[in-house]
Amino acid sequence: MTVRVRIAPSPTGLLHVGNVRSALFNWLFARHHNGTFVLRIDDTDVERSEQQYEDDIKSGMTWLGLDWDEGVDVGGPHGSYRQSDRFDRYRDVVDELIGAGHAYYDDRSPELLDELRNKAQKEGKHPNVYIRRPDTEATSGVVRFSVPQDAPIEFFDLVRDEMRFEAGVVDDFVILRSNGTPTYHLASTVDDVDYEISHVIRGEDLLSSTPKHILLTRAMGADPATYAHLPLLFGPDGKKLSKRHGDTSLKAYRAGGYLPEAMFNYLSLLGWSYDSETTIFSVDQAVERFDLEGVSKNPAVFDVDKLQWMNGEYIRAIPPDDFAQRARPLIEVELGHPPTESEWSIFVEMSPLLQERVKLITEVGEMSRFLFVDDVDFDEQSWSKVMIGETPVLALSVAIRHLTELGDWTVAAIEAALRAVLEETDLNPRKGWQPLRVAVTGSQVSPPLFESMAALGRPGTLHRLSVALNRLADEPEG
RNA sequence: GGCCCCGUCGUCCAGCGGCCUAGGACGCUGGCCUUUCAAGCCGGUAACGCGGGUUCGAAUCCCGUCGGGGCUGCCA
Repeated sequence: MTVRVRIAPSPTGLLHVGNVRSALFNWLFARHHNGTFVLRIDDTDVERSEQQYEDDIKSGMTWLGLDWDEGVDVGGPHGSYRQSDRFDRYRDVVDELIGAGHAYYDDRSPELLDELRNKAQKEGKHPNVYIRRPDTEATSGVVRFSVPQDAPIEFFDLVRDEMRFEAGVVDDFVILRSNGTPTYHLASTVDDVDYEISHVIRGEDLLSSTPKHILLTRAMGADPATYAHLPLLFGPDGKKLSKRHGDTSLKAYRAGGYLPEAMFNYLSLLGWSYDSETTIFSVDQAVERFDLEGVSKNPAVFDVDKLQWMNGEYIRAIPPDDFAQRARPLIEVELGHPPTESEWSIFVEMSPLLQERVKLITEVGEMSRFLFVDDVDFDEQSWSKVMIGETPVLALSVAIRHLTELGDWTVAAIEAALRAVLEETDLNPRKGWQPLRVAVTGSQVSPPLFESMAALGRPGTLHRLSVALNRLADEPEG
């Protein structure tokens, strides 16, 4: 079996995770069967198509690792993979269809068509039963495909098995707009035929359009592809995933600190499973096992919590050096300039501790902020919760003394000194150390204290401890 | 309204007639570990929409019903 599949997003908006999931399944199917994965740009809607969105599509696909064998930029044996370059070809097909009696011009007014639809609806019939070839021949307007009314349309869907649409339920749909541009149905079908697409794998929202595509294909004298309709992605409210559910563009997740590996893994689990036990698996493993037989029929809710958990898993699995490198841009943003050698070595020292704690790579910036400022901004909630009573002053001053006298400034030495503070003050770790944590990192939630102090260095640490002590002294009440 | 699809824990997925007193994961939750937070480890919570069949036996097959969704455009 020669597998040729495609994804044909339209550049009318940012690449949507729903489309990405379809792209992913197509890609997995192609790779599993050693087939060809095609990226086509469906820009038949000239009004709304924009170059920036095409760029977003390509960079998103590349980021996720969905490389295409044929298509825009990489080319291929079928000429242009941008539909706006192929309007002449679509025109030719339209002319042939008209010539063969499969299509006709229709210049009826929108009002009249509305009337016909309403009439059908009132009679409880298919909404478009009356939208058929009129008796009087037109020579301008839109071109409609003339749907044969005598036979049901049947096809086998790889996900949904036998599909059957009764005769008469498909309207004479528009294939060429009055401005001469092709509609989606036409362009997509012509391309699938011309590019010899073997399997059309797409969202279930196109399931009821499939009869149109099959009819068109046959009218062109070609054999229809094998179809597979994927379950839709829902938002938490059980409706088709859309902007009102928050971020739906791949770009937003990319910018939000998600790793492509995690996104890939998570998306592949929406409607498919590796086996009954495994949740985390590699791209290669997915390719090896993927098959459309195993695709679920039910819609899937896009669960950001699970994605985030998975992202954390992937972050922790990165080799420590790689993690630091991947976090480097965030540090640069945090600093406002490329890190100096000493700033970088401070970060690299702390990096493994941060790696364990973040779920999103973007959290690294905020979490390491305290390492790079002269004076920390105290998180007021932490301050007011921890710096109460007499003990913080005691803990801070005793700690300052012990740390000042300390010989080596190492994690182990710092720990010993701080344990001595507890001994001397008779405070428990919570009482004795949390004030130090707030003083040094600005927050009661932070990376481990000894390591933070070690990375910060003695002068920085002592400075912060005294700043906090001074602030306590200035406060009328503890 | 019409056509089409779908219906297992809150969510994603396993289950394709007996292995199911329904399994894994996220979430939620109890505990352990512990310098906070994470991470990790151990435990718990929670589902076959409903009603009929078929069968010795149904989450698995059939019918109905209810529920959800998609489409119904000169958008894709």
